[in-house]
Amino acid sequence: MAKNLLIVESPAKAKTIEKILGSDFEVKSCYGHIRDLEKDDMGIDLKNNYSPRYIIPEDKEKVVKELKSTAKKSDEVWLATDEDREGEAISWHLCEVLGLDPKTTKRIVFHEITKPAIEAAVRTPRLLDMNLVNAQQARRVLDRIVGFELSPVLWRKMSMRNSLSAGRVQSVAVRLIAEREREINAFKAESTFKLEAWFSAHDTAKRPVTFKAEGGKYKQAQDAEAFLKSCIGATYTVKDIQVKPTKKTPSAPFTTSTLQQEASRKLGYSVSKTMLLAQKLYESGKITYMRTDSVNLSETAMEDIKKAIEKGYGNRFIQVRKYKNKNESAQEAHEAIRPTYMDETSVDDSDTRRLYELIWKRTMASQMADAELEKTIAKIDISTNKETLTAQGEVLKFEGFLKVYMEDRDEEDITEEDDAEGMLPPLVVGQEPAFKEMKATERFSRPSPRYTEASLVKKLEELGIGRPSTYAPTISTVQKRGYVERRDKEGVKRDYRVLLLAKDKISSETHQENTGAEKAKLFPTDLGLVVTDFLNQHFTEIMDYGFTAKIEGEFDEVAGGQQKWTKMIDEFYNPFHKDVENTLENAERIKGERELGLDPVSGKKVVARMGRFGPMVQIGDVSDEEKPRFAKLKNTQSIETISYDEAMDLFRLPRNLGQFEDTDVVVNIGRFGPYVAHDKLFYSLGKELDPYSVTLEEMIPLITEKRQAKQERTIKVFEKEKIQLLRGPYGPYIKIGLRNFRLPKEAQERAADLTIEEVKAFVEEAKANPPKKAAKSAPKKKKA
DNA sequence: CAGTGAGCGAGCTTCCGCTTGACTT
Repeated sequence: MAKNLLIVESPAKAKTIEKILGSDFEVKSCYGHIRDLEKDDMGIDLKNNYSPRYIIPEDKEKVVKELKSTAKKSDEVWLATDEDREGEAISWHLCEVLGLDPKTTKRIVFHEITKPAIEAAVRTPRLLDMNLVNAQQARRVLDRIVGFELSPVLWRKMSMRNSLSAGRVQSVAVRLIAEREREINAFKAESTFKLEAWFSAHDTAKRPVTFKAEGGKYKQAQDAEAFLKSCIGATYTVKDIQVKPTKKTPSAPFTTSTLQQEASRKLGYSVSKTMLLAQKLYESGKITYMRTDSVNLSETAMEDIKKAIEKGYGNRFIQVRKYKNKNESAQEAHEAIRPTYMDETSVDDSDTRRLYELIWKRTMASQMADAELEKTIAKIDISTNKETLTAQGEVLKFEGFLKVYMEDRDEEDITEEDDAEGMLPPLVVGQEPAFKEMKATERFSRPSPRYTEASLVKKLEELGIGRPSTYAPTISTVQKRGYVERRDKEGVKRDYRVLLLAKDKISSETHQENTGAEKAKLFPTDLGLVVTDFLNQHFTEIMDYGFTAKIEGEFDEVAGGQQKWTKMIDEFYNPFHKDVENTLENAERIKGERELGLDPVSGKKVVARMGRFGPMVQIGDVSDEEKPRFAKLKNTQSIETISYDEAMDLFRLPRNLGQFEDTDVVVNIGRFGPYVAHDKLFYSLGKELDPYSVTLEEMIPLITEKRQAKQERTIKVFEKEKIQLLRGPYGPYIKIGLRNFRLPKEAQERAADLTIEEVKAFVEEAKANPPKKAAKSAPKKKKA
């Protein structure tokens, strides 16, 4: 047994550090936080200075037990959790749980897992910083209060059956998406006519080439046409040529958020997929820690990268760079994300290869020379008027970092000018290039694009909201709660005009383009919109984009010892809690109601609103004598944008198509999409069939086909006991009502011959040994 | 699997941030 026990947060780190420190140290991991606030009564004693009640969560009991026994056998325990607020708190919890004295226990920190860094840390231990620990307690307590007081307000004021939630981070994330959606809905596209002319000249090899020059923009078609007219019969002369050297600089190495963004743009990965793959690479020792906000590279890594660049591309491509974090909220407990060894240019595993190579290239590029370009701008005079045309070209003089890597841009950061850069033939002043044609093309302005998962992470990071370890979970939470959906949107066709001047004649054409199409974007649901409105109205401070930044400033004061954490929380809690009570008492239930018009048949009001089961349209009122009519909104529709006609269309279901085999065939949309009901059985309508227009003739083959498929799935039915033996994707299984039970392997082969007694025994057996997952989520006992 | 839609009120839900497994109805 080693005489020293050193505790870190991550087990992969523990392994590496143990190798570095040798036999004097046993290095163990505590797997992150080992204690958390109890859930009953918020786990906070509000009347007693916000005193927190901590417990060891069930899934941490094993780790804690092991740490306790190892600590007991060791002479000395060293705390080496991450150097940030959370890490300091973890160390303090370790003291509390392992019975260590915070006034004497050695606390060490390092920002990189390298031999010199760790050895230096061990030489200079310090003590626990209780101010920093208290800043973390303030953060934890505030988040618990906000989450556990706000969520129940939603339960009371919303008539939805699912478990709603609100919190400092998630509610603001939803707000961003809701506001972007409304911005897009309110957007009015404006069109301008953009002028472009094409000329021919000769390149250096005397081959004819075509190049493009741009002119001005015109708001009105007639102005553009007038300009084209004025150019009839003109000659064009190169008046001025400017050649400017420019350069491009590489981006900093990856942090969690920039990795998520680039993997989304270049590889199309969701943030959770990126994190899953990165975790695999980290655990197999291929990359450094993947949850980081630091762009820093260790000295040893810089040396390694330099060598790799020299070997691969030569000295000229090296440019050593130190990157600084732009983000004030960064806590920089780790390095940037980089390969552990640069001479491994790829990995064997096909799952993780593309992500690894992305990280490798970005890391290389970050220490490489600027790319050098030459930009040429030629001005071309028109003999018949005073306007000039501009031709631009760009030539790469020295590749530099572009040899390995170029960062992609988000849709919203791309400007029109960016795609204008191509090659220009050599031109001289006074030259008269041959005119081919000139076009004025109608172009429409575009609204901001909807967020992708990754661009939302970028925005949250800019606002200082959330941490590298929570970006992916936050995005899945807002989707799980039904506030946000990730989906595609089909574009709509739009006409645009093109005016053409060629061979001294002007002609006009109309073309079509697709606009507004989006892929894998985040859309707010009606639920997300109404909840956001409600929170905005009653809890303005929490929903403010600057709220996190503001309280971070106060946490910093606590960490600096200028303020007591309980006082800070008290100042927050008193007004906040008043708002909660006031809202519970006075706020109306959340309905999100919107009036659409009157029903021509009954003359009653048609409204769109939130119901118990989601967004719907309603004709009439519950207080009317006659019951109101209801219809569910389609997935793509929204309370805010649905038109009167679209709403009335929804009442065309259910449709009775007529009879087949003497029973009605009825089409409707249910919980699982469009279906047809016939003879007490239900069949899903495929995507290609529209419930509003299908005919009886189209339905009959579907019914007979599905009926047969259902029969083939059935192995045996015990009519009396209402037990079925069915063939599923995982093999035969037992079905009783809505519940499924597994069949033991040996019984699966002879499923058709099983007796009712045998089946009943298997059901009992399955009930007695439920799958482990079910056992884990079993209801916990509650105190009386 | 394929209904429902108000309000009452059992007894449930819920936060953010640290970390990995165990898990395949």
